[in-house]
Amino acid sequence: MSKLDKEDFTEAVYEIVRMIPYGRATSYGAIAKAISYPNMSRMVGRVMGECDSVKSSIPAHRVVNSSGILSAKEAFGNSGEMQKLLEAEGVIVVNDRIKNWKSVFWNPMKEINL
DNA sequence: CCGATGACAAGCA
DNA sequence: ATGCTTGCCATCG
Repeated sequence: MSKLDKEDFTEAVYEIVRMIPYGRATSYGAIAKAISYPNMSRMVGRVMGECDSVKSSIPAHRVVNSSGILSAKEAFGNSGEMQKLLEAEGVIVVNDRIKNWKSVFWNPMKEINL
C-alpha cells in the first residue's frame, strides 16, 4: 500500500472517522499513520475542523488526541457538547479526558489493514 | 533527554 | 487575495 493522493488522504480521514464504532475513539496520529502519513497528524485535525464536525455525518467527537483528551471540544461549541456526545455513547469523560481511554481507543490501522 | 503528538500557519497556483 | 496542500517546532510523558 503506497501513500495516498492529497484528495484521497482527506477522503481516507473521513472514511476512518466514519468507520469508528459506537463508544470508540481514535487519535489524530493513529489516523495519520493508518493512511501512511506519519507526520501529517496535524492535517488530520485540520480536515476535521473543516468537515462540518457532526453535520457531515463525521463523528468527529470520537476523535481526540493520543492522550484521550478532548482537544477538539472547542470546535464543537466550547460548551462541552463533545463530551456529552461521548458520554451519551457510553464513554466516560472526566475532566475533559476519556476514562478507560485505553479501552475505548479504537485502532484504525488495524481495520484498514484488515 | 528523547520520541511522538498536534483541531495550525505559511507557501504556491 | 483566496484556496488548498505540505511541514516544522514546541510541549507532554
